[in-house]
Amino acid sequence: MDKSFYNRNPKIVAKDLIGKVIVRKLENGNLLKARIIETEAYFDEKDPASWARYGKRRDNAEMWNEAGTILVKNVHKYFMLNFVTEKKGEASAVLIRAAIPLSKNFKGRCHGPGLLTSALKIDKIFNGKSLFEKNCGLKIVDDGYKFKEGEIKTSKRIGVKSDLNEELRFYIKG
DNA sequence: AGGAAGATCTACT
DNA sequence: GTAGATCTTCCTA
Repeated sequence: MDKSFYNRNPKIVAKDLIGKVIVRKLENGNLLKARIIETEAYFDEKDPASWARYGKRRDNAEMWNEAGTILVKNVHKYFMLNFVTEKKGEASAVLIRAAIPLSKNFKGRCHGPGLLTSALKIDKIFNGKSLFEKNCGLKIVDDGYKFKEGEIKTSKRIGVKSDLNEELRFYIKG
């Protein structure tokens, strides 16, 4: 998928990322693959649940970067994997919350944003890189798999104190 | 349900 | 330079 996929409203991107495959290439050449089954959309300063609400800081600055930028933010012990959406100068991103491991050699589950990055060996060094950089070790591909329309559910975002009056979480039932 | 985890920012000295 | 507040996931009751 090219930049135009990410250069849209994060709510649309979040929904369209469901079913896509994360491909993580390790330094030793091994591939770890996982199908995305849960995402959340985050907007700019006006979104009370978005990291952008603090204004630009060292750890969230990439939210204002161009579409397809990788944003890795750490929350205590864990890393959160996000993809920046919309054009440069507008803060928005999609948080990847869960995935189904597809590789046989996969160790660990991806049943939460912190666990997912741990299983895929994604850490802060990815922050600020672009999904379109060659050999960045991380990309998203569309393998043609489609969930049925009724399988994709929506809800309010998880772990959020003050949410917008909108359902910005997308996930696969069960 | 409650508790533990580390980086970052602010406000002080 | 340092002390304190803040932030959210994940694990174990």
